[in-house]
Amino acid sequence: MTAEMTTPRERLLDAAERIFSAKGFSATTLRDISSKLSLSHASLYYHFPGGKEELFAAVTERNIMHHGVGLLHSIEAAGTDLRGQLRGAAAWLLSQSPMDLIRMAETDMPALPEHVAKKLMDLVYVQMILRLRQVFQAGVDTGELGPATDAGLMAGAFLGLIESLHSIPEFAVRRSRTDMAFELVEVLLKGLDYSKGGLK
Amino acid sequence: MTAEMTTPRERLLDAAERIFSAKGFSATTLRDISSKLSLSHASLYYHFPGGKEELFAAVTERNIMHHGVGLLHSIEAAGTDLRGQLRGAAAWLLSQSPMDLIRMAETDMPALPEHVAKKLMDLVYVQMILRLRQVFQAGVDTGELGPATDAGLMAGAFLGLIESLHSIPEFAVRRSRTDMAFELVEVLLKGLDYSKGGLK
DNA sequence: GTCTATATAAAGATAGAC
DNA sequence: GTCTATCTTTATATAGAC
Repeated sequence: MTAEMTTPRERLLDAAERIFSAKGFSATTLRDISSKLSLSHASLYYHFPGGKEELFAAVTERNIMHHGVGLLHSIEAAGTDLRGQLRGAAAWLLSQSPMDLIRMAETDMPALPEHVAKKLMDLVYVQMILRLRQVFQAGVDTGELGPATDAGLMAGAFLGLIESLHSIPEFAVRRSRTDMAFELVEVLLKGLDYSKGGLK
Repeated sequence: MTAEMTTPRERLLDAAERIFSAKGFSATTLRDISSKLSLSHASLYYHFPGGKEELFAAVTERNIMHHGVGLLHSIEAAGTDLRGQLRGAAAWLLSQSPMDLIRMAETDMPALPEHVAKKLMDLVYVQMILRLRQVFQAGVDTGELGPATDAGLMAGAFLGLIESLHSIPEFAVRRSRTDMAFELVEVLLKGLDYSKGGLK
């Protein structure tokens, strides 16, 4: 059996993902992508007859799935320990290139046909938000977290926190991002309040 | 004395800000903006001879200053109470249209000349990051927050949290965003850990 | 599968009339 | 100040050769 490392399609998706991630949908041109592969831009239409939109949708769907699967594995690898699960999830997200979910939702999606945008945002919800929500909800169920905890809110907040770490400019990074993420996990769990009760 | 409410330049900036905020720099066209004012796109060059770049830079600078000044006022209005300051800052940021700082930094800025991008990002740092950092640092200095608190990290994290609230789709908003922001302020201060010490 | 060539559309920008 | 007209560039997309 021939065991190929990567298909041409995947190499194309890899290159496209890097550029779409960096510049977003509308600022990226097909020539940006094809030139990285030493191809003419017209050749991209052989692989993705639907052009830029189809390519972006394929890239984004694969990226979301990749993040979701990795999130699931990193959470499962931590067993049932809440802190470990959150640390694992944070470390995984930071090990990947930034998704910029806000730009994706607010800026890129409106440029796509509505049913495509809906499908992709639903995928983000299932693969990322729901999985993190389950982590927080499990914490509530076991009594580790307060019963009033809004697990859905915390899932979104967690993603927002990690994304903000991703966007810290390289020159301003004194500690590793993972280090900072772990500190933020501690803040979420224990709070900043040093005296634990000093604030009413 | 003639006391005009708004200058033509400001009306132009208002319209441009709405569209740039929604679609980002590269997806916005001058015709998008001029049509909202029932102008021809060529007329914009009378007010901003530098074209799209100059207009975007002016819009963004004004927007950052507006956010910074409002942030300062909302913090000062809360007196010396840390919780009140954070709540005030959060409520102010949520009362304004989203800035999408990550997209601004990662996607819009690279499309501008470097010195313009640097000036704008420096302005974000001074007007927004530093002001929030001072709030957290004051909490450390008074002993309200733990001495190991990284005030700079928390400033960025706070902005990330509020921005993530801004991007919750309207149909998914059950409680008000301000309500959720106040809950996140409580989490930052006190943590999610219900038993306060149950997690090692 | 990839190329060259080309069609088509859209956007930034300028010139000059009013 | 705003217009119409036009220039130039750039991008998506298609056609057809190899």
